[in-house]
Amino acid sequence: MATIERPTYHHGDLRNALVLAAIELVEESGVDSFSLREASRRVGVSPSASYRHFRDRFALLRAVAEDGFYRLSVQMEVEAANARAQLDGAEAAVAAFSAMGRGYVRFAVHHQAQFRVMFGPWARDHQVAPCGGEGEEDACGRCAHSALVRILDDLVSSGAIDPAARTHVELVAWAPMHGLARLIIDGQIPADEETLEASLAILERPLLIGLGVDPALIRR
Amino acid sequence: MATIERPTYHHGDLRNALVLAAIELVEESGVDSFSLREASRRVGVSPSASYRHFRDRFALLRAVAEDGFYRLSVQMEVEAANARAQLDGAEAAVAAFSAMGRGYVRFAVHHQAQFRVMFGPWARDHQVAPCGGEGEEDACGRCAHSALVRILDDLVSSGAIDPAARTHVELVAWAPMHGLARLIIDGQIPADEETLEASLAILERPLLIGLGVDPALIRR
DNA sequence: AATCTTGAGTGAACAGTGTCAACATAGACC
DNA sequence: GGTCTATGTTGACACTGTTCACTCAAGATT
Repeated sequence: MATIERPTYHHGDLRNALVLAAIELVEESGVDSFSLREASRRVGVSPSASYRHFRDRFALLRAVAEDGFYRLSVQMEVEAANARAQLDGAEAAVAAFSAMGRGYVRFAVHHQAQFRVMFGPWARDHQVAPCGGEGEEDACGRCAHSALVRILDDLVSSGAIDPAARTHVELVAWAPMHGLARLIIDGQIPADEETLEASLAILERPLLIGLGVDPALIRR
Repeated sequence: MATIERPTYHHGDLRNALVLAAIELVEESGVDSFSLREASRRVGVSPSASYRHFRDRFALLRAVAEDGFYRLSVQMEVEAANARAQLDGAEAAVAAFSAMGRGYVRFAVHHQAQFRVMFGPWARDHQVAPCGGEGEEDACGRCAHSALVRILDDLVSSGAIDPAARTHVELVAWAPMHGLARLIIDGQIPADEETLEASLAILERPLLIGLGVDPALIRR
């Protein structure tokens, strides 16, 4: 007899169930108090069953991170596509770029715990960068980094920024947004929507100007 | 007889010893695997002795964080002062501003674990911001935030930036540097000195330009 | 000098954790 | 049918944070 009643002896989809439970748990009470036993319990399975699917608890967290990167890339692309609509050329590229940044931070704020897991001390592999798309490893799918690259290339090809700045722009775009995101989720900056949008607005313009974008191309 | 030989029954300076041991431990094997027992063991004292000085293990980590903020503010002020030397007016203010950013990131990279503790989910109190200086609470001494404020005010009063931008500049300065720091210590960007300095160089100029600083005032 | 008080450290105990080895089950395949 | 194998379960180990009742050393009071 199982510790917790379940129609069948085998769960059927334990791996996924564990990942979802882990996301829930982590979102409820933080990464630090996350326990593999609690996740197993929630799924209705013995602790050691999880070891059939994950080498150790970090492997489970890595799966949570991977899921997060996927969702992040989706959110960014959606926001970018919306912003680009009904605009074209350099103006569209700039709008998409800004929107992607906002999407990044919004994702972090709305999925604080998962975002923290994504950049935690586990993983250290196949994160944002190395996902080249050649179908290697766990295949993080449409990966966040490739989304970024696409939009940055657009920025250059549409003439919004000088091609010479292309090398720098990645860092100049990423660091501030990542910083804002972390400052918010770590409690240094209030996490309410109002402050969030205000902060994004403050950050956006100087960055674009600093990258050499013509002020006339910046909407609103 | 004590578990570990010690000349006197009473330690004499247990609180400080624990903080130092905690910093060491955290720097050696990460915040996550940090254990109060191990810290006590290293100091040569029974686990429960630590509870005379810290309510729980988070209180100890909070002390580690506080120590970190103090060291951070020192490092920033030193770098700023060096940069300011032999310059004056707006040029000096800009140089000090840049140097402070570099000091921030360098501190993070050179004290990765402690930096992580400083922005961890504990504390949530008397961190960078609320240290107004009215001698309240644990008195984080010359605090990092006040150092920032001083240098930013200088930026305005020396005429390097428009006073109207003063509201924004705090975030525009902090977020990118904090972001760069986290990206490095979280393994997204290589942590070697070379990449570090290159990244700082890339980030600096666009930020200053974006803030409206006259390019002529930017050294190097 | 003898006593009381009090801050500081001890040891054993509790529940909870990650992890592993040995065993059990049920569905797939011959 | 019978066997194989992936997927579960039990029970154990060493470790953790935390609490409790206790001992120890030294200063203050009488």
